[in-house]
Amino acid sequence: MGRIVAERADTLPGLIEAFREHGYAGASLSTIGAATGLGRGSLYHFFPGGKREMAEAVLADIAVWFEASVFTPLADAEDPRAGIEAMMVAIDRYFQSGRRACLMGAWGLGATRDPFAEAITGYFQRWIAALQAALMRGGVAADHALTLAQDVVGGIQGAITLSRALDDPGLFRATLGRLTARLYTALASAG
Amino acid sequence: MGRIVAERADTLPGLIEAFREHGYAGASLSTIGAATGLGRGSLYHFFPGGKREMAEAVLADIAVWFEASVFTPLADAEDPRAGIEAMMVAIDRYFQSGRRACLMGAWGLGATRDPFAEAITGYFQRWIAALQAALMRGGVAADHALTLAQDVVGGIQGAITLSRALDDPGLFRATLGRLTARLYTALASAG
DNA sequence: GTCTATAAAGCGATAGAC
DNA sequence: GTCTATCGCTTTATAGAC
Repeated sequence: MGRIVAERADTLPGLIEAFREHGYAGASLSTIGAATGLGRGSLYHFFPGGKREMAEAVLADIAVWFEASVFTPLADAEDPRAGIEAMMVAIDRYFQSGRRACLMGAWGLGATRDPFAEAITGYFQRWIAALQAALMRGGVAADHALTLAQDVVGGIQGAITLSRALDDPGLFRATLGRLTARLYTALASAG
Repeated sequence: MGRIVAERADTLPGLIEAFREHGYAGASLSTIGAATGLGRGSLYHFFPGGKREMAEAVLADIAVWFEASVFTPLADAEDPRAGIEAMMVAIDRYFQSGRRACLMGAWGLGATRDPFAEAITGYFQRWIAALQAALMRGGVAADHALTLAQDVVGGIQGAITLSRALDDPGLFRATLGRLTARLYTALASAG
């Protein structure tokens, strides 16, 4: 993993993999070194603040990716259905049909949340807000759009949890399909 | 926490708290000692297998509690609605309206899953099966009852994730209410 | 920019007194 | 049954060679 390293950004895929799989406390510098293909020297050269700074970089990178690949398209799409469809395709790929955990969700569950609360809270707030906005542009009332957005974002998180716990990627994809259908139904009865 | 300790079982609340809050890797023996009020000597007296055995005891304890307090009532209740109502009340109390993470769900998301896969998988399988059985007894078709049970158990997990990440217990309770309504609707249109 | 060597602290686990 | 002391190992982080 991450063999080709020339600059700081090249370490991020390995860092994300290590942190997502082992958690913040469980990801040791040895683990991280193996995942990135880098020694302690290089890691501390790129991240003088150590493990903590590596984690912050990972959270920032995830936020940037979701902003560009999910939230913005969702909020900007002329047709809300197209934005939702794009979101679902991106989500299925990103989480590898539920085989990959959501680092933001997982870290929010325990004590790791505290030092990174702002990044984690912001991630879910933006996601829900972007989805709510898309639904409202499709004619869904604000309060209904909000609860629906919460149900869908929460439903995706739950589907990851269940799909990983049961080792059943099919469950994730099927759940994604049902959530999409709920959104389309709401749009159809509103527009 | 856990000041009164006379036998092994008395350590479990403290152990659960420590493991849920810090994860398996993040819960050190110092953490666990503080949470249980016990020194290393006592902990190793009760759990000769060390941290690993403590974790297994915690998972077994959770499984027993859910079996007695949620799965069995759900599967046995004459009126499926009563069983579902009892489940939701128990769940809201147990997870403290989403302030408490689900240890099974959280551990299933990362590498901690591997050594404890059987316990984690079994927990969710039993929960889903019990809920599906209750719905089927209420006249819901098997396949619909299964996806509905998956949606609800997953929805609860997602609501915990979201509610903790956003620090909003109200979101958990509201989501629980909507999930209950979905189950009642399915029962109404089936029975 | 990458490495190895090393420091200082914390880890899980054990032994033995009481 | 509970404690303290301690072992051996791993941890994060630093220093300095290249």
